[in-house]
Amino acid sequence: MIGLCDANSFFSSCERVFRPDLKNKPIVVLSNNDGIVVAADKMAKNMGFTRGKAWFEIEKEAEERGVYAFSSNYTLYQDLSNRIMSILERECPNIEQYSIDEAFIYPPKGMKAKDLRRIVTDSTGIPTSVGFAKTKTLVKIASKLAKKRADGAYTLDSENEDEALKKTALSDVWGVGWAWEKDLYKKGFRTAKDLRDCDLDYFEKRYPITLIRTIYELRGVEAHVESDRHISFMSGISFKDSVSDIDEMISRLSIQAENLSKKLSKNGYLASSFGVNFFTSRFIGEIDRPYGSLILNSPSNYTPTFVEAIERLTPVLFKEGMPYRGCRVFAFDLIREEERQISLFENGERVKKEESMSHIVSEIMGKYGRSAIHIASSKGRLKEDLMKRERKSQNYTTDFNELAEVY
DNA sequence: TCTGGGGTCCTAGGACCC
DNA sequence: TCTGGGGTCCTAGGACCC
Repeated sequence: MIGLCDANSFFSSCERVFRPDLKNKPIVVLSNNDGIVVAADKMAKNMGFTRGKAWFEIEKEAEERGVYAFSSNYTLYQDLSNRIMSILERECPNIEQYSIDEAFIYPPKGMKAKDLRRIVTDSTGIPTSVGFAKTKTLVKIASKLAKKRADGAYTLDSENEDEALKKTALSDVWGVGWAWEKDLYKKGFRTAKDLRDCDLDYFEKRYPITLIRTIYELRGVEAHVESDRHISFMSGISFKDSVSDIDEMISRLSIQAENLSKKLSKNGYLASSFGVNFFTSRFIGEIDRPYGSLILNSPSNYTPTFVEAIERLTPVLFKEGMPYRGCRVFAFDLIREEERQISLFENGERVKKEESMSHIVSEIMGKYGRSAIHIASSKGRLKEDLMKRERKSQNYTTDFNELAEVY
């Protein structure tokens, strides 16, 4: 048996936990730059303010109709996510976090979906749903059905399976997206049950392995490949303004590089290759989105090494005068820090220096905060400084100056 | 549908080899 | 150097997920 615990409208629910006055009010959470709606609670969804809507198009109507909008506050969401995960870990021997608001769980014998759900919801204040079923694909369906039930829990077994799959639209199956749905619809498939009962021989000849695995999973056969290894990391942003100056672009890429370094070292990885990309708006004028990468002399997660790479790559890719609206940096060909081997060409002294420097930098950050020390080319700016977040809520749980107050 | 930011996996097709 | 066949490796890009 596999379980899935996921939070309902997670970001919206996080905002509501600290604002009891919003108990029955519609809430949406906006992306960086207040660009689009990234999360909407049930009420907001029912009013038509769904994920993906451009905020500038709906802002006026949403306000008139009493919708509360928040800029995203990832610090808050991450903290509440950690709380949910630690409760799940306490209750179940084995969990596999899948996203910020979801985890697969391997429940101990005798555990009931609804009991687990009650524990998590009661101790965090975040409403969750819990499903139990035979495979990951099926448990995704179970948790979706759980959301419609008063107890927030649903266990899929051989008795209710046919019925449940018949109720599930193709596009609600995990692994079936927009493109496959369109294709399958033409062939007469409508529900998860149709797909499960397809002619597998025919499908195996015509469709990619990913879809075949989904069909096996619908049949109760575990087919998901397990990998706990990261393959790449990325850090990127869209700007609130446009950038047509190369030095400014290098500076902004450096901010992303700092972010990427943190991500790598937090997870214990070094990048063997490094890439940069920047792009103009897809909606205005000529589109330009150059991409370039290089292999680093030695695997690294050291910001200055990345900045050197940025300084080499950017002049080749950058078209002066283009109104770039965003940029990204990538870390590829990751190796674990423990696996670092001094390469033939590499200077051992340099590696030692990098390591001790990284250590000092993280100590300073630990003591004085994340923004205490920076690479010079970032001009002392943080990622957040490039974003517009007019509607951000407080950091209720992580910043001493912004703690929730109780009267 | 696609005005965010982050990921994973798979495939097609080119380069290059014999 | 464009008249064959077959393999491997790499990369861009598509499809999916949250």
